[in-house]
Amino acid sequence: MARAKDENKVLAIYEATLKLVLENGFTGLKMSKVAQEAKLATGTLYIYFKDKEELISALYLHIKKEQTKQYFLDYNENDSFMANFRKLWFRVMEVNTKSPEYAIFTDQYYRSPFIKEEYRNHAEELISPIYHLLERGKAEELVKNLPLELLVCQLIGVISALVNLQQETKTELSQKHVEAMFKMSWDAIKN
Amino acid sequence: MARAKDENKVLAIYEATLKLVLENGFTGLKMSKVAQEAKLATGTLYIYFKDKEELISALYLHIKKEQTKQYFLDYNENDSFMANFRKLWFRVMEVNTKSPEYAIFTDQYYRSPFIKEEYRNHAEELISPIYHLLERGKAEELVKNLPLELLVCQLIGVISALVNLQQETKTELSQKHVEAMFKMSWDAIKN
DNA sequence: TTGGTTAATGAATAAATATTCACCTATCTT
DNA sequence: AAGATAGGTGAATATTTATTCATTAACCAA
Repeated sequence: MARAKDENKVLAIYEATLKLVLENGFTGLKMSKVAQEAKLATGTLYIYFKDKEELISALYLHIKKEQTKQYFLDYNENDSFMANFRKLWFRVMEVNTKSPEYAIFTDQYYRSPFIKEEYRNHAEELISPIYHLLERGKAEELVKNLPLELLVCQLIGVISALVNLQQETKTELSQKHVEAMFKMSWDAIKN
Repeated sequence: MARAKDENKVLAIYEATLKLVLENGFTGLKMSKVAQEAKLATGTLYIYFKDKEELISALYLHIKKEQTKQYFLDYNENDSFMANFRKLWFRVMEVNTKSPEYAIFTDQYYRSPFIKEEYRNHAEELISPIYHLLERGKAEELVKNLPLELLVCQLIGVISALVNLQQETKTELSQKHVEAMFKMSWDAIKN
């Protein structure tokens, strides 16, 4: 071996890609712009990734891992249902508003020509603790007795709408309003 | 004048574009494919639209109009709050599940390099009756006293999540489940 | 019916952009 | 310290895809 690859470059590429997707979506994503944004030569991208498709798929996995890690950072299944529900709701909200690129990127990935079939259901596995928690809420009769997918739609949908709102208005929700949104979500699914 | 333009061709082009966006997103949208899908020569597209950007923007407007028309088809402001809320919720749900391409297209349009600034807030105007209705609900103290945008997020977010779910699972929600989703939405925003 | 005008076609061209590669440089090994 | 190996560069090339245009066909008006 003569010269090691630089893990920081990979991260810089990821960061640049995300930033650009945030600005112009997948459609506007150009390899040359990614390189420029990451302060690298275009050719360097191809040392780290075979081609555009591979960069995008690798980034998708990277994001999903990162997101999941953050969701469950100090999550403890043994806490009460309500404590866990609160913690997770606020954590998911926080992660998504701090890094809206994550949600924007993955949304577009699912509808791009780049998606690999095997990643389609991948997302659900990652958030399986959320499914478990809701299942438990149902068992404890705290949560409405409805299919998990429907409960998840109710919870996730709102969060992505909030992310869009914050993006558009370029303002952050006050703590009071975040709390109010939490209350609405809870009112929606509670038994 | 010698030969009239064919309004049906415009509609065929719109339909083809939507179908392709549903399948592969904006990223995978090629003019040649649009022509093929619409059973036209590529050049014909350019008789009806100056370029790709104009096609996309025209389609955006077309969709928004169509969507709005359907939302408010037999809407009567004078009915009771609850009657109107129910009617609108089910109507929006119905329109979006019957034509998921609409939501998918507009979502992507907002994040594309094609978006025209003047269209950014356009969507809100179109659904202003929904804002009015929620305002009225607040005034009648039926709905939580929160900023309209937050109430709208709560309602819209869920619907787009449901559309995605139906897309992924390729199944339709039973009437019972749609009713349950309605109940959750109402529980969320009710005072 | 004919001449004029515009729609329709799709192969040819232009433009945009992904990818390569010959050359350069940093770093590791011995 | 020198050679070897792999990373880094960015202009050149290949590829993809939007757009044009010469030609044909349909329609309208007189």
